Amino acid sequence: MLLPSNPPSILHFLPGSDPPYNILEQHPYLNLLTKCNNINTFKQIHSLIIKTGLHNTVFVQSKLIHFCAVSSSGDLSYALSLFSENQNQHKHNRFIWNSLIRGHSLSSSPISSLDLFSRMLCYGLQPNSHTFPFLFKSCAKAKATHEGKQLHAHALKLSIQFHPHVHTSIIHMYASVGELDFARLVFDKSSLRDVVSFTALITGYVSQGYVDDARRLFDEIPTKDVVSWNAMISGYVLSGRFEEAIACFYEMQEAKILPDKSTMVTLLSACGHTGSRELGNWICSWVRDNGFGSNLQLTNALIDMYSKCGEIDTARELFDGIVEKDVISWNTMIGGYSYLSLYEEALTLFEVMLRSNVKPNDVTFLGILHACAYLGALDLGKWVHAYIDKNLKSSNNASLWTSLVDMYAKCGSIEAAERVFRSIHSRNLASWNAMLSGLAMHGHAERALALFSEMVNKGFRPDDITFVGVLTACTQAGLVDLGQHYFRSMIQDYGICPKLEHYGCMIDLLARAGKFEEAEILMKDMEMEPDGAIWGSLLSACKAYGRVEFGEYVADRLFQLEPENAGAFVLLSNIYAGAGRWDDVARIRTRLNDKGMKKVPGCTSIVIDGVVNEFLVGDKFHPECKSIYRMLDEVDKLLEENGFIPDTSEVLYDMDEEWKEGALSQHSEKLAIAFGLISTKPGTTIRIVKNLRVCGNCHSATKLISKIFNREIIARDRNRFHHFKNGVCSCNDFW
DNA sequence: TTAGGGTTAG
Repeated sequence: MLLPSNPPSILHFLPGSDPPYNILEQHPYLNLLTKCNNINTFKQIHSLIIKTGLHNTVFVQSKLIHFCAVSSSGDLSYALSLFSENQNQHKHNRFIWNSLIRGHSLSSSPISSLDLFSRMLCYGLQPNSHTFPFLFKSCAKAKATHEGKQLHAHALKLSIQFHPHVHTSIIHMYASVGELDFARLVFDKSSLRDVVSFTALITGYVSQGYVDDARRLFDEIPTKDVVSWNAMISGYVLSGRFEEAIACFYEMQEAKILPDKSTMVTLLSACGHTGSRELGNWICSWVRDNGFGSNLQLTNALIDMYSKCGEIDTARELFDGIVEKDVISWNTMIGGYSYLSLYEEALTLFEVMLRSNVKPNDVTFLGILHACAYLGALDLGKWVHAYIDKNLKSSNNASLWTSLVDMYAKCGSIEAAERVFRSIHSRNLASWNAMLSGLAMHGHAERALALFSEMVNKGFRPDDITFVGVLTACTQAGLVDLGQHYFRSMIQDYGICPKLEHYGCMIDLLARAGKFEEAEILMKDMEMEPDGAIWGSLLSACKAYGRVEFGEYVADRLFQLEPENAGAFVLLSNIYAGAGRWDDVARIRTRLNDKGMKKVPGCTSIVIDGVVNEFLVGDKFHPECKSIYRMLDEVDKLLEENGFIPDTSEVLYDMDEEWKEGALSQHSEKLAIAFGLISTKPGTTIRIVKNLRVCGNCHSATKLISKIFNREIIARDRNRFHHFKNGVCSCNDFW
């Protein structure tokens, strides 16, 4: 520590008889506090002050307590101990009480400032215009409406409610606890309508979702400053009205108000959501030109903006350039990869994060669990669960536990998902929805519907997402009557307007049951145009029921909507093949070749020892390629010995050499299973994830493989889960 | 001697 070159002479003052403030205030030892940035330096300064005898003055003691209580490099408990050391003197000093109350209002337990306040009153001291703002801030932070109202009454009694700072903090308090009417009343009662009180009220309106009312108030502000503009821009962002946030920023520029760093942070969020790359680039230059190039908050916001705009390399460059990354930098970058579905990159970066000794938090795991769920990386998901149990057990972030439920469900462990779900203390609607759709995905219709009744009985009001889960459950199990019942109930009992997804489930459900006429009637009732998925599910059903003519009609619609959807052409040609119309099969094939279209390649992944292994049809790129194909030969031999007859009805996939799809036996899921068989111990469950629906031939083969090799095989396809065990599949061949 | 409004990642 740098000491003053000429130590001052030792002063002896008797307690309670302070010399004039100006003498003390200018004392060099006391001035050291302005440079003090940690509690240890403070303690050194404190000892120096004791040596000089200065500590006997109430003024100096109050300065010390104030520093400890309020400064970010202070220590509130140390302030309290300094206070109690000399309580008899200190209890009569309002400045000290105000400092302690302020300190508590900044702490993690702001409500404790009210205890100090009542102690202060007990000693006969009255609050002043400095005390009230701290107290109201505490109430605002702690959402203590009742206490806030009592304090409001106290301020009225002392007639200081119209003091500008007190007045604004009352408005802010009411706005923060959601009592907008009171906030408005206080605002209207006063002739003081400055930009600060306007802004406090505007923030209240925004927090309750009334952004248009906030805007009307904003327009009334006679002289707007940068803070009020920022409040309005962030109001639009918080309401998800990103375009308007950007428009508001341009208005601010026209009004010739210079933006600050907060403006840019908020604006970057709007740029990310709207993909406004140009404005984003402009802000990037602004950040550099205004000397904020090394500002962490802005750099993190830039990383977020660039990754949301799809410029992941630029984002990564910025990220790599940060010397001291904080947890938000890591989370933003991981979240960026996750947002762009670059899940493997997200997981790789997460490993680097752990090696860099940065402690992940709940937000980190939201991104990581999402990636695990997508990739089916159960082992990593389990590790995350163990980590959370150990380090974040007390997290009251319901989304975190819900993400775990979702991860387990999507990685095929529906029982583990349910165990986590049952352990959540405060379940929200999203938790119920995650569990419900998990059960539906696994084909556990009865359990899903029982869970639905349970959530309704517990007072949760189902939303549109809940009903997607309920209807999916009915669809996967072919429960036509129940599906229709829930669809009606959604509209009539819960007033939810069916969306495309709900119609999709219902049309799929009806068509799979062969009820084509009812499906058509429902389609005519729709308020919106059916999408490709709906026509696609109808086309699949046409194939299953051999409905050639209707299939042609449906395919026509689908071709108009998605001319590049090669899968639709394949499906139609399979319908022709099923009816023996080989000329039509050839015609479709020519059309496909003329258009030069490529079917989305089937891709299956399997995670072994934390590594994601991906296989395409006839893939020869895997390092273990030779052993995999040896195992595949063995599998095919055993399948044949056990009476397996390949299903050739979907033969088009494999007949056309130009499609380079390889033989049926080399479908990606079989390659992944073969790799699973050679890389895991006998009896271990094999988990695979496929990007498309599992094909009929592979489904039959996998059933038999599960029996021959005595393995449980859990496969996730684009639509649902298949649990293969002992020769049968949990979907009962209905998918 | 202190004080009011906006301001990171999902």
